[in-house]
Amino acid sequence: MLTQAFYTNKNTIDVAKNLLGKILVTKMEGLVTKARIVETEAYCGITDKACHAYNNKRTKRTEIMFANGGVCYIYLCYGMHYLFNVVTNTINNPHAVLVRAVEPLEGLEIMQKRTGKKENDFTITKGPGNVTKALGITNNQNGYSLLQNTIYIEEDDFILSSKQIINTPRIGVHYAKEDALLLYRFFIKNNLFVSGKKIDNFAN
DNA sequence: CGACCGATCGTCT
DNA sequence: GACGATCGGTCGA
Repeated sequence: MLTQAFYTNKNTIDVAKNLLGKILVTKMEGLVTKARIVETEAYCGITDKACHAYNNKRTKRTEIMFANGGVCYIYLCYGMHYLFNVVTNTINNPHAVLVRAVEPLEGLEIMQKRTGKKENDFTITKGPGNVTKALGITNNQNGYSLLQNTIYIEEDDFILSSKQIINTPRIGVHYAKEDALLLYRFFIKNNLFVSGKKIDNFAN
């Protein structure tokens, strides 16, 4: 299991890159699922126009982002999808990393059942909405510590070289104006579970 | 393959 | 009352 120090790293870009290749584990109602993180996005605090905490915006929803790193921030997007974020940085520095895609490692049948997919193709955990659906994550787990055993992140001997990490602008943040251009999206090159249109994945 | 569109609801103004 | 850090289906080239 990754330790607190991993999450309180003040360089959120590094955390977003370091999360690639790590294993996201959920234990929901006795069901264990594990999946390798293959795509992330960094949301960097009160100066980042794409971040929900931009301009020091503290609301009931964003409050958890102001916590010390190592908890989850989960919210409902477009009224139908839960999106899972790792809160990073230290207290009152509301940074987070969105997990946009994972690759199933364990509990594939459980994921298939949860998502209602008829075939086990790469769409099962492609895209942030599908990630939470497959892993059984809802906003019931909002604020959960990643140092407990319901949701946590671990690592194995998977090695990722910096050459295999691609960066592009973030997806779906057009409203963030110039900050929409920041290269804060990271993914593993050539991984089939990575989300977005193909053209998005050749931007860099 | 790309463009478009509807579904759906908590949160904030 | 408006708006999303989305997804999957459909339509047309």
